[in-house]
Amino acid sequence: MANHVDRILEQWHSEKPDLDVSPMAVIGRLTRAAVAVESRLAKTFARHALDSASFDVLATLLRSGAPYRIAPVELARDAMISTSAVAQRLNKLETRGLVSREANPNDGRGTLVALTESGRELIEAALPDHVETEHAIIATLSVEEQANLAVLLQRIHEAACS
Amino acid sequence: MANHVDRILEQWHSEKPDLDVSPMAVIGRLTRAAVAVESRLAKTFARHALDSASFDVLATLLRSGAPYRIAPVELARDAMISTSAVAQRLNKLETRGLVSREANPNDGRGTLVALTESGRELIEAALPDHVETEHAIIATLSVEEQANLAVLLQRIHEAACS
DNA sequence: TATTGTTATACTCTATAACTATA
DNA sequence: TATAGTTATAGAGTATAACAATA
Repeated sequence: MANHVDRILEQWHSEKPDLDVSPMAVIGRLTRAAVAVESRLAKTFARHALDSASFDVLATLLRSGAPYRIAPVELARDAMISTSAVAQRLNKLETRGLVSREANPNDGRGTLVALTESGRELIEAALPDHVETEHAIIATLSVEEQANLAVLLQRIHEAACS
Repeated sequence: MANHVDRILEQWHSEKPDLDVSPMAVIGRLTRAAVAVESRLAKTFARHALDSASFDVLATLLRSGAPYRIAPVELARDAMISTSAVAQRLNKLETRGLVSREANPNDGRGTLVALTESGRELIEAALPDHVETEHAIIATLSVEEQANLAVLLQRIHEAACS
């Protein structure tokens, strides 16, 4: 089965033979692979009544270690979104009792987002399931191929940001 | 400069030493690379008063070749979105005079989306600029590395869909 | 009956602006 | 003055459902 990206390249070759569209072979596959992976991961999140954004907040709190408390501004930097977007994500999680907000003892302006017992249980249950899904996706690659892919993606990332 | 993904892996290692989080090294970088690339491409699209979705529709029409006419249902399959989402994208493009809708002579139920003169000019101008941006991003990789990366991404894509 | 296409509607996610409070 | 955080608001994008028309 010829894949989608190949068909697109063939179309460009007949329509614009002088245009070097070879970058699309990589970037087209990068985009599609990322979409497919996100979609697959979303299914695992949904099994735990989570979406990608909520999982991200809870996982960030969990991996920060005890006492599982982070300032919203940290979460915003981490996820590269506005502090307003963070506040709205937190509202949803707080309504569900998965996180709570406390005053920051070191900064009167600040807040600390805390993982509740219920939030802790949920993310502890979802995490191994998530890792297993990721494992299933990359298991088709050997360890060397995985390392190679990570390096190439890192370089693409840096090139895109420069 | 240690990168973000490495920091996340280190945190997991201290917090959950028994969990094999090695898949995150690949999938984390895949997601972040895709986001960075999309963001970079968006800047080029914006210079031509386009967004990714609009560019996609116009480019699909252009590479289909003369007479530059496609049924909406084809566009939906291509972009993997609902026909309703296509209709709404087309409304925007039609308002701007970049595409027009005609009756499909072969199917009374159907419509053909046609690239207008104005739409043709716009996409012909944006395309080389877009390809140049993609070229700038992947130029850090040798031809062999590009081919290798494409193969690895293809396999990740297939694994994620299975 | 199934397919094509559109609109109305609602939902989600986000950023901007305005505001409060503290550093 | 700058920073932290929240809410109100508006905008973009999407899918679902309802509908009309043709196969």
